[in-house]
Amino acid sequence: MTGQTVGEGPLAKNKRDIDLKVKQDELESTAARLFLSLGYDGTSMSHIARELGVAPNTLYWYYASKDELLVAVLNRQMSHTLVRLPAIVDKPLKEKMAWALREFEQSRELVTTVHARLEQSAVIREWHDQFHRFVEAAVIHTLQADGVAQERATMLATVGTFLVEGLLAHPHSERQREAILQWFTESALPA
Amino acid sequence: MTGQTVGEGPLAKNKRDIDLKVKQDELESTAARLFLSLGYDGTSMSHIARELGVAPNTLYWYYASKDELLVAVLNRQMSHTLVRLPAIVDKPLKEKMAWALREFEQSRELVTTVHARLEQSAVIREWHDQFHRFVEAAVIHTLQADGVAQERATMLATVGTFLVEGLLAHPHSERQREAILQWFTESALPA
DNA sequence: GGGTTTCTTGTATAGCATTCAAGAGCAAAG
DNA sequence: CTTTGCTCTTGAATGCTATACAAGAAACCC
Repeated sequence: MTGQTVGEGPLAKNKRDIDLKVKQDELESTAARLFLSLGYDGTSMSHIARELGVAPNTLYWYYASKDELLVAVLNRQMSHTLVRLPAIVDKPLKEKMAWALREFEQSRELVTTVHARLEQSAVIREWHDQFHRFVEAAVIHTLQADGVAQERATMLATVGTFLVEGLLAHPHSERQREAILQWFTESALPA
Repeated sequence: MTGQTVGEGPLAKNKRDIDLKVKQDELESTAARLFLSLGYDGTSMSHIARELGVAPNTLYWYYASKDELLVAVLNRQMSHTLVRLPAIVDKPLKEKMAWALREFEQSRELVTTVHARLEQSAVIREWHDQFHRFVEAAVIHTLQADGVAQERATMLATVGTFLVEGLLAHPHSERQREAILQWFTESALPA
């Protein structure tokens, strides 16, 4: 009942918890691989389960729904990206955007899926909103550091986000991408 | 066999054709209404059929698949929009973009759906690509008329499209929209 | 009338996300 | 050692989906 500090006590419970994390990780990495290659709709829960060698409904012990599994996968991808974030924090805006594009390009499939499921799934909507708040805050911070006034920075952060999303959703050449990022950053930042 | 000009001849065949068009129109308007209110995934073929008082598989005589029905609905919305297009052709860029936003806002659901189904449906992909070519050509034309060089106009057309799509996909205030359009048009157009 | 074309339907299939109740395996408690 | 309880897995079922196929009805042509 009462929370008590576990000293040298029973490790058994711990071992169980570790197993849970391990299984979850295996599950999410399999789901991620299939979601990214076959798409969310193209990947059935049964397919994931088959790949793992378990019964389809076993997945529902770990995640309440397919959407919650997707959220877990999204967080997984995000945490992998966050590891590489420090490497570019002091690069200029344009390079930051190019980096974000390369990062999310691998999850291109999922970006569209999230947007498509916004209306139908509350849990996805929640994740999406939180994600956007995080990204926009980061971009605003960067812009302000470059001397952009707060109100203007807020607007430009939204624009930058839309551009990244557009580039992710639509195929384009390296030249197009370069031209867009170049134009945006030089139009956005003070001379 | 040989194509022959129908004079005063048999109207029967004509009558059939008219009936077909009428039924198609009724079908597509019902589908449009449901798609827009419940979403594409949220609207089953059975639901549409029930609304029309026919058997579910009847729809498959008119359209080969649900995606092809969606394409028909998209063309329907487009043609309704095209009717109102002449009214704004000589307005400035900013007003054109605001108009496009208002037009597509009613089909917001469908914009996301089209993007989500790009990978899975060839017929949707085809429609989408054609639509984008059309829109971008129109925007490029406008920009060039405002004195923007061709290469730059091409890039800006893509940016403008991404901004419109972003504004459609994400909820925002009237002030935000105004600020983004204002900034974009004044950054894009030569002083 | 017969034959052909256009449209509608009953019936069926394979797949989907998800639920539920029953179990297996193991840890701790008596 | 046995009983209790927790964690995890499963078989089986439900109601839904898009769609296929073949049989029928109705309108047309000759």
